[in-house]
Amino acid sequence: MGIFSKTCEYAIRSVFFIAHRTEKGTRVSIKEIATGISSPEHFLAKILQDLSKKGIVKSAKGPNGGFYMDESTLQRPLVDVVEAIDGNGLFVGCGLGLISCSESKPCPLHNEFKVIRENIHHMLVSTTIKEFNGDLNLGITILKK
Amino acid sequence: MGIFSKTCEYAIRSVFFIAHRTEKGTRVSIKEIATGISSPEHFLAKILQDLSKKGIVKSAKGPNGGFYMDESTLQRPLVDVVEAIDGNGLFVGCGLGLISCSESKPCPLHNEFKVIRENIHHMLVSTTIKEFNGDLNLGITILKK
DNA sequence: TCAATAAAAGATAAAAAAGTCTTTTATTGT
DNA sequence: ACAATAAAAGACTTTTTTATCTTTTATTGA
Repeated sequence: MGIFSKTCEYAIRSVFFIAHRTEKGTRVSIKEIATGISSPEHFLAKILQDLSKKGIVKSAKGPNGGFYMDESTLQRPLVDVVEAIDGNGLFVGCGLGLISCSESKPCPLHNEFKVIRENIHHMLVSTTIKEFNGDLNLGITILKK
Repeated sequence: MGIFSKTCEYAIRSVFFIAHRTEKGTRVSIKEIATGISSPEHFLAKILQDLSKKGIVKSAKGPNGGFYMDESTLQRPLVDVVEAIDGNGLFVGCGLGLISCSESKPCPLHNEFKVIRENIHHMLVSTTIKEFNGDLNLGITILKK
């Protein structure tokens, strides 16, 4: 596996997709998103339900409904998406899975992991969801396959 | 989850444990290792079989048997253990799971991930298995719970 | 009010990861 | 040769993750 769970990968990609479309002023259906990010439609539906409950995305039922975001969520850091799905296990806790690992009783890789965790965390905290819209618009970056 | 799979966490901890004991000149049984690193014994047995087949650790059956390492494996980088269990998904491939993500067709987080992946890779490549023995001997670092 | 639309919710199913238990094989010292 | 030891191998079970399919609820516009 990569750094995130598959579920989280879909979540991030869908959030980028929704953000991108929101800036263009349109709502998007699950079907459109699933196609746009190459994800299984029904599985994505579950993920979006979850993100919606947690306030990361907004949704509206019925005709002209779909998913969208408001300006304040567009400005939220990426870490909010990751934490909503994968939790904080990537930044918190021992890299070797030891419960009692701490500064005073560290695992052998404690200091090495600290650096890496901080890197990941910093990256996710210092990037906003919306800041990737520009390159998506220009077709410089992709979300599919 | 953390950065590694649970299997990989056990693998790294067991390798540290075996390395530590090897330097003291003794072989260790699965039972001892499992106790020493707080892992399920039979599950660990499977992992060690795997590591043994891949040449990360050595093993001997029968009385006075057990697991141990030779000097050349003690000097191998940590990345060998990680790759043997979790593969190279952590350093190679797209952080958002996109197959066609590349320098020319990057995912939105391509550059951000590149830095992180390089950090992780560098950390694992530049550390040897044996270099953690000192602190383990001194009781400064732990492998249990 | 009604038909169409789209998300929410629920119920399974399949695959992968994690964990357990039993049997077999190799080695050793007596 | 044999009993004891310890890893190797094999067969399962459980849990978690990933994925699919169906039904329900809310909303809209005609």
